[in-house]
Amino acid sequence: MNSPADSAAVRRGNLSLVLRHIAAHGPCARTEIAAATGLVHATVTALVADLMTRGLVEEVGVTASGSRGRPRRLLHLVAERVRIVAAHVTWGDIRLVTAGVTGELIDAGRARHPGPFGPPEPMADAIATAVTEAVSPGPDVHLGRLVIAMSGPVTSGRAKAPTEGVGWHAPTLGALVAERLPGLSCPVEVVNDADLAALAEYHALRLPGTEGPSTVAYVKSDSGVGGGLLINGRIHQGSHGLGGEVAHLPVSLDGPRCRCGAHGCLTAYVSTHAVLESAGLGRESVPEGIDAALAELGRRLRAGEPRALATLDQAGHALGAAIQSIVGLTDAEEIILGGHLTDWIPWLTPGIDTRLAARRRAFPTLPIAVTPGVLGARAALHGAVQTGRDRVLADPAEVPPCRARPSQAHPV
Amino acid sequence: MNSPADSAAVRRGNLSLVLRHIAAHGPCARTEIAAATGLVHATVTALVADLMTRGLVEEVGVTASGSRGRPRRLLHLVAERVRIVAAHVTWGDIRLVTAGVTGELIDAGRARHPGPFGPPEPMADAIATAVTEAVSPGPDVHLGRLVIAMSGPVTSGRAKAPTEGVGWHAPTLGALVAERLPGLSCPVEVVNDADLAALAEYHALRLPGTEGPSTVAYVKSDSGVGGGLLINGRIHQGSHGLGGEVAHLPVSLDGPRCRCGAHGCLTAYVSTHAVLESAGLGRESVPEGIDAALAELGRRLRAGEPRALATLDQAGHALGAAIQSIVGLTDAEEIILGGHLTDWIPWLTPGIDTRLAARRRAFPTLPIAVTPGVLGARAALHGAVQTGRDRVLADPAEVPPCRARPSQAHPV
DNA sequence: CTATTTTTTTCAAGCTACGAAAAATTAGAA
DNA sequence: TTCTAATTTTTCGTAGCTTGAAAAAAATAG
Repeated sequence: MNSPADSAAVRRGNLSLVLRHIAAHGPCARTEIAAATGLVHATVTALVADLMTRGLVEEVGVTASGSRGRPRRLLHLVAERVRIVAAHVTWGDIRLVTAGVTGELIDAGRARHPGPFGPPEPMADAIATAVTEAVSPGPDVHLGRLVIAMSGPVTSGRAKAPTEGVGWHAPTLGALVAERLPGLSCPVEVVNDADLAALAEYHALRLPGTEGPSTVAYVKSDSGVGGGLLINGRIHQGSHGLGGEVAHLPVSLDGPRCRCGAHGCLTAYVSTHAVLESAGLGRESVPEGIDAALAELGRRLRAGEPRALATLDQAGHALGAAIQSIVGLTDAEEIILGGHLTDWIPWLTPGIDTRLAARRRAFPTLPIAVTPGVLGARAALHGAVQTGRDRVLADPAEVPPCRARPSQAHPV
Repeated sequence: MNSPADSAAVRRGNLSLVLRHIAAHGPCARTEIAAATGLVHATVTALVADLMTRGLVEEVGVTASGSRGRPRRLLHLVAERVRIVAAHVTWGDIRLVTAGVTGELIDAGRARHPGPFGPPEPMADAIATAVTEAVSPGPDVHLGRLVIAMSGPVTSGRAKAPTEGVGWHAPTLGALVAERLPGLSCPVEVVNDADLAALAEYHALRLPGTEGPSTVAYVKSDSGVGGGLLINGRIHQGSHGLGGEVAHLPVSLDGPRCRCGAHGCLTAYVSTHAVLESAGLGRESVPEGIDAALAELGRRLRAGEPRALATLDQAGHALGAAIQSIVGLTDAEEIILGGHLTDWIPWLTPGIDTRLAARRRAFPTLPIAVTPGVLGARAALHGAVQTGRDRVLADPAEVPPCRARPSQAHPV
């Protein structure tokens, strides 16, 4: 609240309010919008007319209402008008998705990049090229947002902070990519992929439009151990963009020494590498690769092989301690597990529950839900699309009016 | 952004913007306000006139500007117009402070209460009586806010959550107190005292009006171990108001068993009781009481007594592990230590630094400041006054116009 | 004493949301 | 079929807000 407000700000806010209601509550009539938002009928009419000139909203027919009176004219969000592009930059390549503003998938693709090390310009080139090829905006298609999800290994686990010599600042990369998209001037945003995954899983686990718990944490282990912290449904970035980073959460004062130099980090217990190694499925034992080793681990767990069971029991205890820290500090109500943790849940649960038992006894009325994620490896891209969508819905006034006349209401 | 906006909302926001600028940047002229806020001269004139009819702002003279041109008419916040009342409910009694909206102290007092257990009504009676006696609002004095800081032991460490049979919901208590203040209808707010202390220390450690780091944590140990988490300068409440609660943060998987049932909680290492016990200064050894034991501990530390030193070294390591959790999870940039921890800092620092060494090596450009608090036991009351002040400054339109004509500008 | 400079105020214009009344459009009743 | 009631949507006049330009106020410099 540090910038002055004027009537234009009021308009922006109310346009967004109406558009978000239409997006969340399916096709609906102007009366319903007025009732739900608290705006007056006349204002809703004006705002809807504005959204229609921008091509964001269309009439799709009328209700066959049983009662008498003028029928309701139903409005819905036009998917094709605004396009969201999401790019997930991982170790090896770039995965692209384009979607409509409703979130529905339009296209998916994959491209190579020059590797996560070295100067940022080649990476920006690669991303911009991939985006330009993927997007062919039609006459009345507006490119609303490009959201880039950065995978872990770029700068020592996080793309967001300029921490080590290797890698680049996310804002810099965003600006470089934006420069390289000549025709399509569209805002570019770079966000950590674990944070985006957290956001996506959080929304995937509840009905759209429903309010979830105010504080939620996400913990995943795949190519690395990472996580995200959501406060009031928003990503908590922290002072340097390292918020929600759980990899080096201390689990035991005298645990094994971690690569980072500390003792007893969570990574040392639940990283894919550590788990496979401890279960006797390290690179030497299973030279076929990680996927083969993971499959073998699954077989052994189901077969009840003692060493595999012991490994996951210990991992469960460590994860439980980390969750205890998270819950104690942030009062999170739900912990979502992602990556390989999803597959291991049956064997992790006993250890987790043991560590949480004390708090559950102390606060019997406050549940702590430990939930498996449902989106798998696609979570980060989902989250990126969702973020782009939220940005467009938050300020519809950014979308210019359509050239072509907006489609007329369907006569009935 | 889920409620409609209209011109009245614009007015409220801009009134607050101007008032907060005047409050933060001393006596200042309309031109400066216009330049700083981005509002236009004409608007600032109108808004200042509005604030003057409400008695919140006065002209205090003109600048003796060296240059030519019409002199600036300086505006300042009127302290006496709005009164803030803060009440700190501790184990034994109620401490009251009344202050002006500038934060300057007007009065302080103390009262008894019926004890933290049992039904909430007697406590509400006691608070309301104390407030009524303390506040004698003059003809043009507006009671802006009553902020009640609840001390730890009320419901198993936190007043904010309905967790155990003993104690009451903070919202309930707030409503009960509000009912019992007949003449003075004023909003009542109940907040955890550790959170308020965190807020107060955070602001005390930097110049007023200055932006601090976005994420800050506060850890204290006096009558209990507690803390608060500030995100973007605001208290993080969490899902159930337990956010920032550090007492049962796990420090070691196989540490001593805590009262809560878990092993290796922070409390077991740094609570006043645990420290005194471990140093051989428990209730049996020093029957004169806690204060005497603490004084003796200080003497032994300065004298280099080995057992005292070992105790605080271990406490430092435990605190370091907790800080490692806090920093890793929230990316806090500053950790403020309060309560007795402030006195023990010289002996805690080695352990803390040992635990933080790994992260400091991993992120050499990201500082982690561990700072002693400066407000001592008064921190919670300070924070309560600050909160009340913030609320009033956030919505000056709540303050009614003055009956009496506002004082005229001082002629020069 | 006049010109200049700087601050503050005044006033018309442009948006915005609101409230009441009118128009549109259907179902049911005569 | 025709009229009436009910419900949704639109139109229109009003009030409040900020803005921008012009006017007024109040000092200094020459």
